[in-house]
Amino acid sequence: MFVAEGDFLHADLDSFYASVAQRDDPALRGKPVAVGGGIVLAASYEAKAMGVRTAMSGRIARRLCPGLIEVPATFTAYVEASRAVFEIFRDITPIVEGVSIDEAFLDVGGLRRVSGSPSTVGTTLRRRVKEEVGLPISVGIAGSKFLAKVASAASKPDGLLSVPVGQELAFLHPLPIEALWGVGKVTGGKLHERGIGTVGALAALDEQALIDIVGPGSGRHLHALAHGRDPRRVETRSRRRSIGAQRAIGRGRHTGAELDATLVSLVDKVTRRLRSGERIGRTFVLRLRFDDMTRVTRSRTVRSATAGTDAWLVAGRALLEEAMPMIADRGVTLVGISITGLDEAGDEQLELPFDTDSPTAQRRPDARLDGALDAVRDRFGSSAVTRAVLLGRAEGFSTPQLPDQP
DNA sequence: TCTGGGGTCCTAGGACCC
DNA sequence: TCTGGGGTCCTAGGACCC
Repeated sequence: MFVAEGDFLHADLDSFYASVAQRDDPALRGKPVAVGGGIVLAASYEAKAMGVRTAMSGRIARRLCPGLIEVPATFTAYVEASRAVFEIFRDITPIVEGVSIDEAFLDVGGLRRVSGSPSTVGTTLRRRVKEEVGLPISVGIAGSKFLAKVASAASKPDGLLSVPVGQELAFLHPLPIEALWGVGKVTGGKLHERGIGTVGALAALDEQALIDIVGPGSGRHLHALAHGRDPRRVETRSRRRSIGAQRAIGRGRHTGAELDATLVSLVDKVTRRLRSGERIGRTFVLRLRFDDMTRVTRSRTVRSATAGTDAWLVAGRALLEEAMPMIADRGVTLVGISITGLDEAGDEQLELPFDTDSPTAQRRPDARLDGALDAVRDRFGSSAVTRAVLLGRAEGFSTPQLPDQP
C-alpha cells in the first residue's frame, strides 16, 4: 500500500554528548552516564531511565541514580563528531538547515527519483551515521518542519517515524501542549490553569480566545501549529545574529575588581570570536544575575560597528559602572555579555586584532597570547593553534581562554 | 537545595523624524 | 492653543530552545 510522505526530515542525535562518551570508551556502554560537572549537560538513556535529566544538578542526579558515572565534557570530540554527521547530511542533500550542534532539518522532497522515498532516505541516513560516525540518531519525517521535529522526538531513542500526509492531526492532537514549539513553563502554566492540557484541546479554541490567554504573538503561532500549519521552508544558512559568553561566579560578595576582571575576560573571548568569524557588531549587552535568580540587562549601541576588544571593553565598563548601585546590595552570581547587530567585517575592521599596549593587555598579559593565536588560526588553521597552545605551555604561558584543548 | 552556557524571537515604551 | 499618524531606532525585559 502506498503511503504519501512529507518532504521534511528532522535528524537529531540521541543524547549526543553522552553517546560520544560511550562511543569513545567501551567501558561506559550500557551504563548510566552523565556528562558534565556541577550540572548535567547530557545523560545516557540508561541514566535517563533512572530519572536523570539535562540541566539537573549533579547532586540530585547522583541521588536518583547511585551508579551514575560522571564524565567531563570533551568539546573538541563533539565538534568533530558534529562536523562528520553534517557532512553526511550534505552528502544526502544540499538543503540542510543546522539547528544546533546535534540536529538539523533536511528537505528530501526532491530526492524521490534519485534516492527513494523520504523514509528510505531517512533509513540510509541513520545507517550511515551509525556506520561512519558510530552514533545513534533519530529521524522524523512529515509535511512540515514542526511535525518532523515532533516525530523525531517521538521516535527516540534510535528510531525513525514518518507521519503520513493526512494523518497529521491524528498524530498531533493527543500530545501534551508542551510538544508545541513555544510552550514552556509560563505559557504551559497559563494553559493548564484553564484546563488545556493537550494539543487537541488547544486546537479546539478559536484564535482570539487563545490570543486573550497568551498574547497576540504566541496566540497566532500556537493556533497555527495546533492545526498543523507551519509554512516555514528549510533555510540553508542564516548567519548568527549575536555572539556572547557568560560566566557563573558563585555566591557571596564579589569586589568591583573581580567583576571587572570577569568582564575583561568575557570581552576578550567574545571579540576574539567576532574577529575569527570576520564579524563586527553594534550593540553590547551586559547581563547580570543575582543570588535570588533575578536578572537585569543593560545595553549600549555604538555609532559604527566594531570587533575591537578595547572599544567594547569601554562600553562594557560603562554599563557595569551604571549597574553598580544595583549590585551594591545584592550578590551577583553570573556575568554575561553579548554583542548583537552583527555584520560582515571589512578588512579594515579586522586589522590589528590586538593592541599589546592596550589596557586589556596590561591587565592580563595572557591576552597577548590570545591575539597571537588568532593570527595563527587565520593563517594556518585551528590544528596549528592546538600546537601553538602546547608550545605556549612549554614556554610557561597559561591559556585560560581556549576551550579546545586536547 | 539549586539552577551552565550558548542562542533566538517577541513586546513595549520612549525618542526622534517626516 | 492644539496636536494626527506612521516609521525606525534604542533600550529593557521576558519566554523559550538546545
